[in-house]
Amino acid sequence: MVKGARGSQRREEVLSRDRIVEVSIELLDQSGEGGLTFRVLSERLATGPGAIYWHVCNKGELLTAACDAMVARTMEECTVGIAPKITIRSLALGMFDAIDSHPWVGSVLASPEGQLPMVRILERLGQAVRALGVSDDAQWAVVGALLSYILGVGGQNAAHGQLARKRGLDRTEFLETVATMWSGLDPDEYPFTRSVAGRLRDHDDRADFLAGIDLILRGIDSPRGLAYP
Amino acid sequence: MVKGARGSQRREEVLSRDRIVEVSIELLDQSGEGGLTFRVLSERLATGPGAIYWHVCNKGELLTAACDAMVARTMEECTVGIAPKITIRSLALGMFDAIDSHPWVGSVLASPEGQLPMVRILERLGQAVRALGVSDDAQWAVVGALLSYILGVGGQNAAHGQLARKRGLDRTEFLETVATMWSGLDPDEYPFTRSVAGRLRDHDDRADFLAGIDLILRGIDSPRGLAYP
DNA sequence: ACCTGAACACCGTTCAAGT
DNA sequence: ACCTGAACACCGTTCAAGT
Repeated sequence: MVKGARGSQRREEVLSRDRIVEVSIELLDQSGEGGLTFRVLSERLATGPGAIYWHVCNKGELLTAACDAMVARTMEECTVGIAPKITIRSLALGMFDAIDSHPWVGSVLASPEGQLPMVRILERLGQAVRALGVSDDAQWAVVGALLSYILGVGGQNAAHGQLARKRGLDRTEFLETVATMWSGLDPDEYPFTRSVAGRLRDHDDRADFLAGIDLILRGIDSPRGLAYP
Repeated sequence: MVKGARGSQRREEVLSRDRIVEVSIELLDQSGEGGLTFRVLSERLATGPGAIYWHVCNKGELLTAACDAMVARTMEECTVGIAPKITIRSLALGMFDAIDSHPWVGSVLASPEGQLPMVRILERLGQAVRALGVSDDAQWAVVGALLSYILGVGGQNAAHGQLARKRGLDRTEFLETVATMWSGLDPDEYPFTRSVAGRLRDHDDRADFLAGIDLILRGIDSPRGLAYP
């Protein structure tokens, strides 16, 4: 009897919701959204599919919980600096990177299931914007703009990354491919896309993203509607 | 023999890729992303699943084609007005409404498969921004900001709509529900979210969206870095 | 060239039965 | 209370066979 040996056959830990979510995240990270399956999940947990349903209602709840855990972790890691602007930049970049390395987080956040984890981001962002001295009336608009910008650009960037990975290319190789494809489009129908193909080749997603955040932040500073009514 | 009668049993039209995409769009609109199935699709087309695979490689291609058709239609409908700004607003609002009434378009655009239909939007937006007289250097950044904003807010809005529908509520009822949930959050942990709960109740997604677009457009006008270096 | 439809490997979910 | 694992209804995809 080798019971107690570090075998993966017999579960030593008792099954718990947290443990299930933890392994779910591992699976999602390893093999994407298609990689999370009740069958391989229960295999890794050395149990049957039914056991998971004792702790979790359905797959949607599992995805939401995984996303929520990921977001909570990211929010924590983005230490609340002294200057609110630094906090905002850190939060934005933190989410950008989180979505980049865990693309499934982006999809869940964009889906109806993602509304709960979203509140975490809303809150942290909101506190920082408020600390910035933005008027009560403008806070909602500013936070909304930041949130949609972060999720929009983050998601788009992650989509690029996934496509690149699927074709076995790294970032620069992939941008190169897309750029040449754009250059090959019909000059009459796609003049603009052709003209920016070169710019695509040597741009930096992360830097562009931060530039956008700074643009929004700079917009907060300016005496709105005074200089340009 | 009732052959030729308007029965749905025997197909009269010959099967074609366009016809398949057309029916796919109907299914997606009727019952969401889960509603598109090779089984019900082949049923509606009065054929077998294998027949569809003659015209289409896989489900991903089907989704891309459906999304592309939808985007192309939207781009056409947003008539190119005389003033570029009017065109931009019309394009933005057109995509917002398209994603709102066809949420699956948003998901496909946000996924790796959506990169092809995306070029259509990029091009139209780009031509308008160029017509606005934006310098070559700034065009890429401006179009990128507009694109991510449109997709970000549009997707978020569609997610809200889907959640509302799933709970059998209309827009105002749903916002009411979310607002009261936000009000019930822990005052210590969620001060900001609680404080904006009221604002959520009586806000207008479409108006807020347009306001954001106008903000970006106004930003183009201002002599950048001159008044506020 | 185009279509048919049975078959395959898989999926989320359920549930009687065990401890 | 918590777990087991067979069973159910479904899914995307394939493919020999027909016309």
